[in-house]
Amino acid sequence: MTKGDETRQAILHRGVEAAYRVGLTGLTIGELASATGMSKSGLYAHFRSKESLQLAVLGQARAEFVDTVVAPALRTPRGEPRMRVLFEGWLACDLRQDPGGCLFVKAATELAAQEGPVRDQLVRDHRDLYDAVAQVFRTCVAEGGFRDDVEPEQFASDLYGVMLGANHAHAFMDDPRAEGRARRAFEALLDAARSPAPVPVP
Amino acid sequence: MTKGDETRQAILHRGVEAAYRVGLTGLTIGELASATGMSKSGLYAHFRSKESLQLAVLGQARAEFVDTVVAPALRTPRGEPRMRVLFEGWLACDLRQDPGGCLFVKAATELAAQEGPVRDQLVRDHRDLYDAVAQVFRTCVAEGGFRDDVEPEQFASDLYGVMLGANHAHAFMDDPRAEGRARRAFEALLDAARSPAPVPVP
DNA sequence: GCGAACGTAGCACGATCGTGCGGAAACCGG
DNA sequence: CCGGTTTCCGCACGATCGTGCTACGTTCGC
Repeated sequence: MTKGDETRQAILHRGVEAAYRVGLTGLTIGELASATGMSKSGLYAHFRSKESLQLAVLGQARAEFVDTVVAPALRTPRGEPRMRVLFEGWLACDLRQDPGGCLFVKAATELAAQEGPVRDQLVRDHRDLYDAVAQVFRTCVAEGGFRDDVEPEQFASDLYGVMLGANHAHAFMDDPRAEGRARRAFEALLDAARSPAPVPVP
Repeated sequence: MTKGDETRQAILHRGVEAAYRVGLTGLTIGELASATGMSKSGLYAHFRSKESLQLAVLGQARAEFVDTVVAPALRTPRGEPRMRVLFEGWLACDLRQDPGGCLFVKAATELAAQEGPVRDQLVRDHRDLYDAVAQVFRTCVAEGGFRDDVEPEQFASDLYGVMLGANHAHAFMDDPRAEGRARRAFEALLDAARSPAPVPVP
């Protein structure tokens, strides 16, 4: 790995760190430069525009999320265990960030009314995660114990809402009960999607 | 109403409109000035700082939200009808904004990592809405038909998640199914909180 | 009708943003 | 060890931001 790639990696590391605090739009070349001990133009030479820097930082953050959340889930047996690992990893990733909350959520609200390549990429990323949740839910149904008349996309959407709520309560409202609430909501979602227990005979 | 108050009102009207697009932080004096046909300094004289402008815009947005969402709910009979009116009004308010999504959500993510009076006020506003939902839920329990062993705060938190999810899916993902998903999630929340039906005797 | 209070515009300021251009310094294959 | 390439810095630019000051026009109570 050449020297350039090395510093580029260091920049991205700090960049993700900063983006979790100030968002993708809030990233500034100058602040990132001083955070890495470089000059503004020296850093800028690595990416030839701010947009390209944002895309690179977003890519790095996505890679880290996949490594620490999605991949461990895919290494867990299909069905409910995998769903639980996915949820716990996701929740931990959201709640760990302090302060600032999830980078992807922040970027999504920032870029909601502003089109461009960064927004397009971010939409793809969100859709990927959305699809992944739905897919894991399908393995739950396939492995048994879950109703097959529940739309996987509806479940994914509901889980997304739980995570957004947890992120909001934790990062913004500073509510320590956010974690417990999210976990209870998740259990309720699972319960509602489970096959009804055989009616106990009195 | 003096002339000053009149233009101040006009500024706030445009200000809320702009804030729904670009957020509270994204508001700029210059853009708001040209949007109202005033000079920068002329507008600036009404509020003596940007922070004060943000607080005023936030207050105006809150007043509008209370008028169009909360007040109609409080005029509806206690219990489930009131909860439904609250939900429908809230959802309509979220989905109507196009593009940009809910101003309060956007402001919350923007200000999550940045303390100050604006953030403090916004936290109070969110907590008020949160409490209002929990209170309406208590009327549901009191009017009968709902379980009394469900934490009202948990219900409020869950509903908040549903709305955040709907806002995200609509404003950012541009998903037309957001409305239906939100409505189904809401019904599921209600069903889970309802008193169990008397066991049918086979 | 007049004078004070009010409302607004013109202009300028320092700061900070993204971006670009040489040139010096560091690196590295041969 | 050397020459070309890569990497980085100093410096500067135009734009835009929030914020003030001054002065001119308008409004309105007395």
